[in-house]
Amino acid sequence: MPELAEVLFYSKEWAPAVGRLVKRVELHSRARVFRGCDPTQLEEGLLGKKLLKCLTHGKQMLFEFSEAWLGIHLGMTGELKLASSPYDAKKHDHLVLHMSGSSVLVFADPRQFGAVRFSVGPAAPPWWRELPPQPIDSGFTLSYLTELVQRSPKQPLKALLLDQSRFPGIGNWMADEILWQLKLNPQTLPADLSPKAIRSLHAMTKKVCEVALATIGVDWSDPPAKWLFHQRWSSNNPCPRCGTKLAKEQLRGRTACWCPKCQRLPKR
DNA sequence: CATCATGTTATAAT
DNA sequence: CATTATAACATGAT
Repeated sequence: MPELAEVLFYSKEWAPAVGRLVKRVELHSRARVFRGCDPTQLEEGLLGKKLLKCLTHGKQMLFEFSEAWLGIHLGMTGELKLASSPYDAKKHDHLVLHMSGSSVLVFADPRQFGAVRFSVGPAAPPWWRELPPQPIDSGFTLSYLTELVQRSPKQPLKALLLDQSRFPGIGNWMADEILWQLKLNPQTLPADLSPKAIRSLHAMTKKVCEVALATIGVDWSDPPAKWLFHQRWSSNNPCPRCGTKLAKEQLRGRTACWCPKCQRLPKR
């Protein structure tokens, strides 16, 4: 599920426990989600610590504890839940933090493409500090985007949008949404984008992020009714704009969904 | 039983 | 070296 806005929504699930102390750490140490850290160190390092902040950046989440940092990536099927004690861990609950008061913080992920990271110290870990600017950040300027686009002139635009080092937080549905809104074919080559088209890409990337954050990110409510979002997973899927049956095809190993009539390759 | 899934990464091939 | 394709990961839904 999780792209930019879904990640924000899930991160806020744990927010009610800000100010609480970790009383007990429950984890399945052999779960694949712990491949990026030492579960024992995590358990010992979190015990007794106070949750200070819930942060997100793109698809990454970082939970700041007193002198300790818990990073979580939700992968394809991860989610965070807030429960209250007593709580019995479910089958796919890999990390359960029993906090003071009665709040229980749960990280569940059936497919385990998600990952947990942990570090101790006064400063946020390097991987977090080095994340590239998100489309909604001030650093994501038109000139920054122009350079990004020009650096990969021959990579299909859809693939570019999915690159987390350039568009952190954009996932499969958001990339398809941006391209559909712009009436651009997923195979569009960045080299064929005019300066005007790059300006549109800049504005639309920001807009799709902003609207998604204001709907899904706030309360999981639906994005606007005419968005491609509502059609891309349905079986009978007409283009919301022209009614043409949407096309679906693998591009770089992911399903691209687009309208073959509205979304054209720009003339060069 | 077969296919597909809102993600990332290692490895192979070009 | 840069780019692209493929497989792998583990599980549930259709």
